[in-house]
Amino acid sequence: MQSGTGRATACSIARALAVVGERWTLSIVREVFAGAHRFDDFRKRLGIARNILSARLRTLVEHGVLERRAYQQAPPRFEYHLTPMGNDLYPVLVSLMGWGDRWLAGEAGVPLTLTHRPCGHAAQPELTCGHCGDALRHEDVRARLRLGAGSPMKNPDRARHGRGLRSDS
Amino acid sequence: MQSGTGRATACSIARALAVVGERWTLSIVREVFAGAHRFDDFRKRLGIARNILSARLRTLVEHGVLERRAYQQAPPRFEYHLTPMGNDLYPVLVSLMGWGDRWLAGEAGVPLTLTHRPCGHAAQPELTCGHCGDALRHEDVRARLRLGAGSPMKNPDRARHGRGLRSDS
DNA sequence: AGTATCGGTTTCGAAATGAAACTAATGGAT
DNA sequence: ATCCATTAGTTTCATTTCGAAACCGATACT
Repeated sequence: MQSGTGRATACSIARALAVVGERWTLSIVREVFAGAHRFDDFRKRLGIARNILSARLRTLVEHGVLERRAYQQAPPRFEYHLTPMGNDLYPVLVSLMGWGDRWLAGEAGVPLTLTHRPCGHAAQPELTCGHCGDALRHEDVRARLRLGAGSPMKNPDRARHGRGLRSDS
Repeated sequence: MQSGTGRATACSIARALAVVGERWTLSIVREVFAGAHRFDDFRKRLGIARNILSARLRTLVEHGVLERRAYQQAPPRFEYHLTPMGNDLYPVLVSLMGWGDRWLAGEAGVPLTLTHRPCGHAAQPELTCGHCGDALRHEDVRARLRLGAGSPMKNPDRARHGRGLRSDS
């Protein structure tokens, strides 16, 4: 079973999407964060078809995002848990949730509120620069290709000047 | 053309994925951030089929993520630009890129380096609590359903205790 | 007149998805 | 002992989506 296009890409976003970009994948991971661990948990919460769920769980395990763990022997039954790799998807999910909150919230408002326990306040999740701590905005960021990074590009157009996610030569 | 399952969901992540969760959608948005604006830009950079690209651009415009803007009259030609809603996807893309960098980088290493111009340093993008500024980690966050938020749930199982993305009652 | 560019649409075979039925191992109730 | 329920799938088959290639329409270039 292959994910995405199967092509090697120089872009980490494309590579990430090859692993978690399929129809149900991020929703499944979301449910694991939310406490779902068993086949039927996912099925009931998401309304996903059994065969598709089965396939997605398998690829998530293959890719190392989830771990399949037996919780009883007779009959053999399994739970799915986040690996460190899977746990590290938290910022992606939170960012996505924030975006959905800001732009797609229904009349009833934001369904989920996050409380940051160490400081005790409602967390407005924010993407910041790890160095100065300020918010990381597209306009303030210059992206450049690492020299000799990735596979040789098919489209030389790709290496151009700019900012944000655009790659400077 | 419908996106996702079409079901109303209480989860902002699911709603976000209904808009940007299809196979090519985030890759297209990524390319807009990277400086691609025209049909053939996307096609050449992504290697996506014309009909699919056409459909994705249409739904992105319909959902308000991209704006279709004529750049000449004869013959009529169009460019696609980020709306504020689209621009606000930046943290999602950066988070995804970070994850891809950390877990899927090839031998050649991380292809793209981000420089935060205000502080002049390489940005390690980080998700933080907007209140205290500390890193926002799953273990430190308690999620709770807003009272009366969202549509009535089909699965009462969904309202349970826990932390992270799990919804406390 | 012929070719190239740009932004698509149409057509059609291939692949992915989804609903439903079925399997397999076990426990509990009658 | 038989029947039903639970859990975690697999199999089958119809529907939907995707993708490659051909085509279209307006314009410019040679």
